[in-house]
Amino acid sequence: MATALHAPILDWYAENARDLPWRRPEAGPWAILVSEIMLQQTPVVRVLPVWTEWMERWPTPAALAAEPPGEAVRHWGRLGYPRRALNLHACARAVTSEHGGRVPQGYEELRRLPGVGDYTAAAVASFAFGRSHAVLDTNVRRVLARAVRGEEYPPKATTAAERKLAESLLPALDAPRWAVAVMELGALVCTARAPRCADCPVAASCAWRLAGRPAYDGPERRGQTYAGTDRQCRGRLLAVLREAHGAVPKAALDVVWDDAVQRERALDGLIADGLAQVLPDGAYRLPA
DNA sequence: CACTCGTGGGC
DNA sequence: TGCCCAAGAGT
Repeated sequence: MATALHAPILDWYAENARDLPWRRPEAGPWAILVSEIMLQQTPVVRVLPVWTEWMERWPTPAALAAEPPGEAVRHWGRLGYPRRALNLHACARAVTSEHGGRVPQGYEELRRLPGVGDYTAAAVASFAFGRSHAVLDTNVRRVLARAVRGEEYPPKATTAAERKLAESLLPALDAPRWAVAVMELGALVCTARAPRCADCPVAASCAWRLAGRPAYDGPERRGQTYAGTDRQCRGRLLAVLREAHGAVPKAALDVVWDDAVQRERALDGLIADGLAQVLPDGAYRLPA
């Protein structure tokens, strides 16, 4: 469907798109899948160097699948949410063993890969294979909330109404370009904190701007605390394992977190998640 | 569904 | 300076 939004946003994208390596024609499905998982909850500028290193080191799913999972975790560096590294490694092995070494093209098959949810399956099907899907990431949801619904922020969880709206906006031609254009607008102009409406190609028809940019009026948007949490503790512990090539004695982990109860809980969590292993001598390492 | 899961930078 | 957010997924 063509609306007052399509042409302005597509034209704006043609002029303002960032030159990101996973958007170039030579980027294949594997490169795109890796980028999408790295980009989950993670800014582009931090993904760029890690993605580049991964693509040089593991240009194909088979190359990564041949490694132990710990190598994926090690080269994840400080991207955050390191279970994504395990997910990508598991994707590589699934693609290699079940899909002949090629990333599957269909949404349903993609969706079954570890770490591939609704967004990532739609994004890969769209960007790597040219399929038409509603690609609902945080940027798209925010742009539609403002431009169409007239609200500053979308609901906390994606609703059926949002999905229906996004699907109703799918163009007959080149849905992938539409998807990436809306995402880019949300990332560069229609940002969460300080939207740059003066630079927005759809400012004239934006329901939220026309309503005077009313402040968010929904349920509390709870911020994430971090200092002192298990997440911070897990991060510290895993950093030690990443930086040590090989096994580390438990004492090397004990020194990075004072609270022993929390430290043990976090360590157990890392092991349960497959991010760490205990050796018979009591030393720890990344999963082999 | 609410909660967990890292990390760093911008405002 | 702290708070908020960033191409979400799994449970």
